Amino acid sequence: MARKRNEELNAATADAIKQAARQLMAEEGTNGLSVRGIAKVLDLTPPAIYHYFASLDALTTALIVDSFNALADALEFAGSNSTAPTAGGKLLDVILAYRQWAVDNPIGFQLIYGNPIPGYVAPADATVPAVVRTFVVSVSFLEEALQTGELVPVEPYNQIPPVVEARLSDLISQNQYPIAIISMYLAMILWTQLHGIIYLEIYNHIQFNVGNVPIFYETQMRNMLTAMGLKMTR
Amino acid sequence: MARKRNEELNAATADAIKQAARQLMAEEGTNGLSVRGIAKVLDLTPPAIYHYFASLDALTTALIVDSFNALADALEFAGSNSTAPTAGGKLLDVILAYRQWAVDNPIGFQLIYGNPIPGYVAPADATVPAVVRTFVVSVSFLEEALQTGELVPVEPYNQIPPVVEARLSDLISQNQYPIAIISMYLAMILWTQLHGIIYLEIYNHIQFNVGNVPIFYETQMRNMLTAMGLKMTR
DNA sequence: TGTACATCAGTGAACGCGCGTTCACTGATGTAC
DNA sequence: TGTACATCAGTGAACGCGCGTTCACTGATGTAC
Repeated sequence: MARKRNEELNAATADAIKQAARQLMAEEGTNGLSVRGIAKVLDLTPPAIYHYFASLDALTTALIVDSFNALADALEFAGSNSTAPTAGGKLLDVILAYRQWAVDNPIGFQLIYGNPIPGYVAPADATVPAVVRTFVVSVSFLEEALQTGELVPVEPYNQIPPVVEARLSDLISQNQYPIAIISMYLAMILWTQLHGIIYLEIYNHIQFNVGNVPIFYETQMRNMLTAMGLKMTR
Repeated sequence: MARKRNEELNAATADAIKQAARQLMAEEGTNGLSVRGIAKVLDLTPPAIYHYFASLDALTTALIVDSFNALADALEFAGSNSTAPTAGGKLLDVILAYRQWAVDNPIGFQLIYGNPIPGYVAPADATVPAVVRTFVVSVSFLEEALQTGELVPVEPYNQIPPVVEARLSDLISQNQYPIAIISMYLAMILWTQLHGIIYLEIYNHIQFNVGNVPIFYETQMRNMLTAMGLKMTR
């Protein structure tokens, strides 16, 4: 019981450390992270941090994993709480939630998708499946739309370049995803387009040029869905 | 004459410093840049660098400006040396050159479009026009295609959201660009889509998923041009 | 209830490091007469 | 052609700084009897 209590306090302190880390990064950028900086924020001595994380790298990894999970959670929440009547509408809500999460958590986004942190290499076996996981929500709505006939892929998006098709086919069979190659392909296209706008927004290059990013974003994503052959209800 | 000689030698050393800087960043990432690191590469003493650049920030700014110019040069070269018979074909060559430059110069790309360097803020008046400049090549080919009738914007890409249209209209009139709003709008869309794939490739998130990035990239850009209403010759 | 003991979160000092930048200087080169 | 001088690229020592990490420790808390 007392032991349990201790574990809870431990976890609370570990959380406080992570939160301080996020705060520091928010203020100073991804590279503003330091053991000593965290200690200062928490009014602790630097070595105290080592009771909770073996090293700065270990803390960084924890932060990255947290970000992946937070993003995936946000997408799943948006999907299951969408009030849209169709799979296509829910997909759009997920897509909008993607950008919203990135804008609300620019540091998290940079940890996942930004510059590699110098001297730090995220373990690929933690990273790759996590990237794939953020696909899954979108892909499954695409698949649903495909099966209900809401999505009927049209030219030129129903033509998959052979090399790409081979790769997607491998991914599907290796992971036994219960989906059509075309769903995977269209999800990949949406995924790249969405990242273009989000990256540019996070790094402040697009606001100046389009005036209103949320509207530009939603418009482009709607347009893309339409061009692919999804019947969108406006 | 001797003075001239000195200036040339001076410029040569400044170039050597920049090249060493690029090399360091290529090896260690954007944050691996340091005065002392450069000095070591060039077998110089750190203070010697200060004969050529007032500070590390000044050097960084020079590197960023160089990158902007190199990218713009590459795009202009691709446009004027394109063997494509139509404006649309030349535009595609420019778009392909964009990615090629980024892949060949990942550090340059990151300097322009990547994480802000901690503690460093690029002077906006150097940065914003430079971003605009990289638009110009693409925009002018779009404009040409529009005027020859090669490009006839179609639904949904001929509908510009009012807020965005207002912003683009402002940009055009403030800078007196001799182009139609729709050209600017379509260029913006291409620009965001292209960056999505390039960012993901530079940061190593897409190779795993699509198998062959160059083919995926060209396909998506062609598809987008087609969807916009450009008659592409395959 | 009261005392002896174990646990362990957090301390304080220290390590070796690389950093940007300054300063007074040296010594080769090229100029002026 | 030969000598005195100015220039200035590059040096070497030093500054104060923040970093990640180690180590032996302390002292409050909670446990066992």
